[in-house]
Amino acid sequence: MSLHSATFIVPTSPPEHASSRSRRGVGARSSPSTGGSRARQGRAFRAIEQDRTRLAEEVYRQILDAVIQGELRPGERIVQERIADEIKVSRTPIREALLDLEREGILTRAGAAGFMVRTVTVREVRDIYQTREAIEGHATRLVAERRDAASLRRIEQTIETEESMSVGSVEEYFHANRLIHRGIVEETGNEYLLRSFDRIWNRASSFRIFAAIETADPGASLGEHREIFLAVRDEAPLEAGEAMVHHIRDGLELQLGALGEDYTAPST
Amino acid sequence: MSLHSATFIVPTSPPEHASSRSRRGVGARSSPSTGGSRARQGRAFRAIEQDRTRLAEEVYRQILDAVIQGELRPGERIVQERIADEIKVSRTPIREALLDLEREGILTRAGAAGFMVRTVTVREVRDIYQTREAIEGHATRLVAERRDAASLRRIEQTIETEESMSVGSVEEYFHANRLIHRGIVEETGNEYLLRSFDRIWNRASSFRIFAAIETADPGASLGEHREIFLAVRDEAPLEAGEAMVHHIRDGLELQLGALGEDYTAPST
DNA sequence: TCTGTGAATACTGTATTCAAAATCCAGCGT
DNA sequence: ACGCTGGATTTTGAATACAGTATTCACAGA
Repeated sequence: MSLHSATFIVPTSPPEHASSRSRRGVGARSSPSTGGSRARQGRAFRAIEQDRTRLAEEVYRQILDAVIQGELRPGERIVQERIADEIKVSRTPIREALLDLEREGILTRAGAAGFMVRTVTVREVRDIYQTREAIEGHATRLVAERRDAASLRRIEQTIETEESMSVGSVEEYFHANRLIHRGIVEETGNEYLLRSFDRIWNRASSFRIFAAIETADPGASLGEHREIFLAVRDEAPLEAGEAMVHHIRDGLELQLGALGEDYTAPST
Repeated sequence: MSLHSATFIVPTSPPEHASSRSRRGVGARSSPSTGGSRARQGRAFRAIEQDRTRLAEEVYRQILDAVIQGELRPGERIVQERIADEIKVSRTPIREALLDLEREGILTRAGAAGFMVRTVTVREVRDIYQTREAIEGHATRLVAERRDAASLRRIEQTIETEESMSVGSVEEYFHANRLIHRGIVEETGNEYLLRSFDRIWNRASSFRIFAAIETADPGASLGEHREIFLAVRDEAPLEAGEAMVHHIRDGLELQLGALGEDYTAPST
């Protein structure tokens, strides 16, 4: 197990569940019993919003990063006390984070042998891509249904920016890819879709299924993003959704090809 | 707060996340270091699969039930120690369950005031329905793409059984409705889609947005299920998906109409 | 009578301790 | 020499203890 605390500082690349809370308060809030609606001071001071960093949340991100970075490999045992020693906190927040990761499907509980990083089967890869089809396909359709000028502008902007930046490593390419896809889902203004998106992508990342694709030409699907954008702008909503679905199916083909036979059943 | 332990015994009606684990092992398993593949005894005894009932899991279900049943009302404060006293366990598993429920979006953390049941805005209702469109619409399409004879039979069977049973209360109707919709998602054989389905429905149930619909005629959408089934069997996959999407959109209309003005912003 | 201040209180988050279960290893028997 | 049995060890799950912070209530002053 290689958890040099150094590598643990890196923040998780794209955002996930926690960030969505501070992003856009979802409206509710509703301070419980304090009738805090009294306008205290004009608007000079905003609430501090300290974010109350829970230790477990930090641990969660560190472990997730370690998995995504491949420092914790699939099948590897994870012992609470071991990590607690390294990070110098008690087992309580560690345990909390591990349970969260299990619920998120990243880890699996192996009885008294502790937790371990889950392995993934080809079938699951297919399932993940199908779920992406559902979420991102429908999101695309919804955006196309609204066809809001500002939304379109932002999406186009993201595509241009990210694609021009993705000339570097494969990792950079996938990061850019994620941002492009996420941008579309964001434009639905639907928190639930966005969280589903983040969940499935985090999972995919943690399985490192992208790592296998190195061989294939990353630039292949570059043009397709632009096509999707045009469909959203000009075609019927259903067509736009279909463009996204097919784009994702292309990705799955690429993926399965790259995984090849050596991934057929990694753990059986 | 009304947590008579009596009401706490009732098991959560339809299954959720935990059950899916035992449902179908997802393949992996991969006993870590024990080369446990040795066939110990022919097949006379199956593993006990004790399920290792974690206390927190039980608490999770009890609280979720209490929320769904409306015994814990939105905005109500939930204090760890209070519940710990009632159920006679320490705060540790309680806390764990509450955090899970927060992650699931059912509860919200209110700083030092404890946790509370989240309230929901109309906008969120719309978001939930849109997510259902994505998941269930695509699931329907996938099933139609495969068009497996056995699948079709099971789906038809479920529709008939449940619709004939849903003559009773509104609650029964919604339960039957859930089972019908879930049945379709199950037929995709995709764990991820199924979990997304359960997550969103649990959430919807916990918000009790269905409770508002009492006035409307529940039987209205009965026929539509059959239509969807026929579309899956006979039409193009895309059409089938569309049938489901429109069915859900009808439901949203019904819902919004039922919620009416009294729900515009329940917590502001 | 109402507003503002301060102390008691209540609640959470984290650490520590305790108990049970499963694993792992060594020794015994065949 | 090899497989099985039994116990020590590891590791988790739950309970308890502790510390910090926000809330709530009471009281003083206007």
